[in-house]
Amino acid sequence: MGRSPCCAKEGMNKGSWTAMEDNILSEFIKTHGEGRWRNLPKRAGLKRCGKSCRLRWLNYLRPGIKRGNISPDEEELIIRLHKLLGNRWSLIAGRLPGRTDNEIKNYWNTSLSKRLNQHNTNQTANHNLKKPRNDVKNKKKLLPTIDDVPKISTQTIESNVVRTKAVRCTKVFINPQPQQKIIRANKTTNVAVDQQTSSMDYNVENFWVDHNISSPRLLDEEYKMPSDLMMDVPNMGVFNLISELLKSDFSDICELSNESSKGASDLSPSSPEEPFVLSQELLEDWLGNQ
DNA sequence: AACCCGCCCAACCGCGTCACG
DNA sequence: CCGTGACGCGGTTGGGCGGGT
Repeated sequence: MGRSPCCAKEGMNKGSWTAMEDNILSEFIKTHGEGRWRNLPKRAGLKRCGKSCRLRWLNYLRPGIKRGNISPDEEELIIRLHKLLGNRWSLIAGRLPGRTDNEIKNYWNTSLSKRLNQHNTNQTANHNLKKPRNDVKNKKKLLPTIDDVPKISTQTIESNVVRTKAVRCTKVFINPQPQQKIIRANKTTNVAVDQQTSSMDYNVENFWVDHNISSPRLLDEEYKMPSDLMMDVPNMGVFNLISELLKSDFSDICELSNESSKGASDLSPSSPEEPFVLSQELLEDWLGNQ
């Protein structure tokens, strides 16, 4: 049989959190920091399992959480990232500051998937209708509509989604030669913190320059050295590269020119209607040059 | 006013993976 | 190398709420 459930202990509270519990948890984490979730309830005096505490903190109490009102920009980004990554909610959430994987998952399941399904159904129903002329005048819209959403079908997802592997990395890189300050995100909280850069950071910057990609505004600890990752995980180079791209600002990627970066430009649809896909050529190129 | 129904989203659960002894 | 504990992720559940009848 599998692992015994961590919350099987009798006397544990379940269900919705009370304001009192929220307060206790917040204060405790403010004082002692995140982590050691298993022991946290005991130490904080909460009748909750550690898992529940962690979830409550990450999805609700953590500072900087944005709630509700998914903007059209965020929505479009979610759709594009989902098309690329599939149900990798944590990765998608990582590209949306202040949003949690749970919120994005819920939003997708309750809102977007339905709308997209409906849209696809309509597309099928209108299959034989003449498409309206692509009027240049009407190309620029203030807000994206459902017609701007890339068409998603099971087939395209199956064929193009890259299943990256989210990995934990607790190793701390020593900083031998402090150079300049950059803003870097805390791995778990996404809160930007000032840190001294190292020669590794310099290499990372070179990586972005070499690939003609604007460097990410926020770099997670676990991704600050792409080449290290590729060495650590043989045959995972392409997945890590995609992860790197996802760490960068999406708008930057979309601004890449065709001439300057053929590979990266394949990631960037020239229009909202164009599916966000990795071309076979690009994948083969990456796989062949890992 | 009472009931029903559907939706939303916080929370739960199981499992895969990693770190460490 | 192996076992175990802990963490993190993604799928699922169910309570609360609002709208309709």
